Amino acid sequence: MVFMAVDLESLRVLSAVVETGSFAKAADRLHKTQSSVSYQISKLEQQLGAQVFDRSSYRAKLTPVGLRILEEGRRLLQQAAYVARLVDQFSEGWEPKLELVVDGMLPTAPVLGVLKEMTDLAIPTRIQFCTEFLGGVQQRFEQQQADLMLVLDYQTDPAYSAISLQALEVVLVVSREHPLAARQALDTRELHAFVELTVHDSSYSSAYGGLQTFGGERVFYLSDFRTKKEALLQGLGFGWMPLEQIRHELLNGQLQEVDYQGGSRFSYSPLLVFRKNEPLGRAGEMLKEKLQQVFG
Amino acid sequence: MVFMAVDLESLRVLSAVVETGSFAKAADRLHKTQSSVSYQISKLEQQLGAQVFDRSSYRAKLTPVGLRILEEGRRLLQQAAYVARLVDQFSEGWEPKLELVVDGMLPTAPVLGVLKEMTDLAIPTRIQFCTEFLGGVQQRFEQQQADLMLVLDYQTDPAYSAISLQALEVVLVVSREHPLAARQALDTRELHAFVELTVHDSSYSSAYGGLQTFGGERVFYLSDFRTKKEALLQGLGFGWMPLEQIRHELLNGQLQEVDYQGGSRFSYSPLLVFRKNEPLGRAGEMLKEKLQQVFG
DNA sequence: ACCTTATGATCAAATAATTCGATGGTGTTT
DNA sequence: AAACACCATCGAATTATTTGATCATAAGGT
Repeated sequence: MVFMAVDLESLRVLSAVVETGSFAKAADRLHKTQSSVSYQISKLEQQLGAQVFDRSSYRAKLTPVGLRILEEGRRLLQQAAYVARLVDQFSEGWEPKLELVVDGMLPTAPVLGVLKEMTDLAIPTRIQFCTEFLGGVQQRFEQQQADLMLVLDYQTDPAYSAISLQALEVVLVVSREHPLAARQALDTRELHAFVELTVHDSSYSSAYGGLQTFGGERVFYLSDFRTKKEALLQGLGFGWMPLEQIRHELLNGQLQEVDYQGGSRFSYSPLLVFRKNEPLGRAGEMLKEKLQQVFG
Repeated sequence: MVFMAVDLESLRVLSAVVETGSFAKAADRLHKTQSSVSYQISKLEQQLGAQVFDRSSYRAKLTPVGLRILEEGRRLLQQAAYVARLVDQFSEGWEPKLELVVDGMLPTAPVLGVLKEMTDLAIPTRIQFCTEFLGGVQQRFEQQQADLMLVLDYQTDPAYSAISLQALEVVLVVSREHPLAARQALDTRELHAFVELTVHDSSYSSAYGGLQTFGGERVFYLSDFRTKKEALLQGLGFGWMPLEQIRHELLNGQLQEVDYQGGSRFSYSPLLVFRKNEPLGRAGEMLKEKLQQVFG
């Protein structure tokens, strides 16, 4: 009467008994003897602490509890079969996991679209995806041994290969209500007087070139570009934004390009980076292809 | 090296090893010896046909495949624990299944509301629900050994108990565009000239009293009251409808009550019927209570 | 370096779990 | 009534699992 864990073998036997309709036929199908089937069933009943078959009449008949156990048991067996099947698929080139790190500056919609395509294919690979910013991307890539990163810039490493994708334009903007909107031919020193908005880069080494903070007195760190855009719209300060994400606001005038002498636009070619030594599995290759297609 | 089914014990061991961090500690926790743990792990690896741990370095480290197997294995173990737990709950009075058959003439929203309340409670009982019409309700109740039926009328059986609920009104209606809309003090013979709309009753014995077909020349059978209502609105014919389902259309005049001499309204008390001899389980009692509350 | 401790593999022996084969009782079919 | 199918049960045979001991290797501390 003690609580014992069920085991799959007895559930397998139960299922066979119900399918074939009798203990003896089940034994036959499972290449066992009838007494062995009897044994497994009574073991199951002991483990569960409940009758599974009603033996009062001639043929053993499933009890209501038994019926329910059968249903749940079959679910369990299916899951177990899935686990076993997984390994075969891994040996056929599908990798157990695939991790992708993407710079949040890139438009996420196409990435998500690609990921949806992949998951719709019911690939055995567990795909994980996260976004970081600037140096944070590479940091995460290295720290958690991700397989691919889609990044604007990275510290080159001979162990990595990179594929260059279509350029992404970045613009220095402010709200039209902001004092800077009216100013012209600004230099860096002038910008220092205002609040700069930037997305928090979780990497320690902020030693990245390119669109950098201007190093003014007040720099506000936001968590992502969506928040940053809102802050910009509210006129909190100025900052760089991917053109794609503010095209609409530039057109309707809510946001304005800052007339900065150092250049208010930059182009970045996103890079699709992966490790040279550890070749990607089938899912990784597929993802790489699809990303190139979408961003290429 | 043959394909073998996984078994839960080795997955349990795998999980313990990962949780404790070493074979020996896992052995300790599981009250086994370290060599036994070794055995189970290597058995698992054989069953799967893949390495689960990487033994090349000092401490055994999960391989990527192993990690994935662990994740899936834990899901499996949880499911198994659930199956074991089910039986305990059944022995505490929860029944394995509960089936309810409802007459489609009754408003389904309150029934569904009650069912949602019950499923939200995460009751172990599997609840099934279906709707039929008139005699079909009882037929299904008997045929598939349902536990409860909510019906307008039934052939009394000493083995059943019934609780009477709040009355439901049924009205004989037509579209305002229909010729019958203008006629007054109609008798049965006059009605025979028009198309009668009725919901198909799947029971063979149509020997039910009350709102019956009028036995005219053309009787159209619809599959349910929603369809019937649409047919009525289109002016296809006349027919009985539960007041609740056409209250709105009567008010705005789209549908009109037929001035029938035999009476254009009937009241039915829905009955909540269950078997006397087989007492309901906890879920059944709960459902009965809730239905009484909602329909009482 | 040296000693100590922890990790995990492996082996033969012991133990436990499962299967087999045979037997028997009971209900069905013909 | 005879033949058959269903299932329980028992001891023996067979497998699976655990144990306890021993070994090689790596980590940690002095």
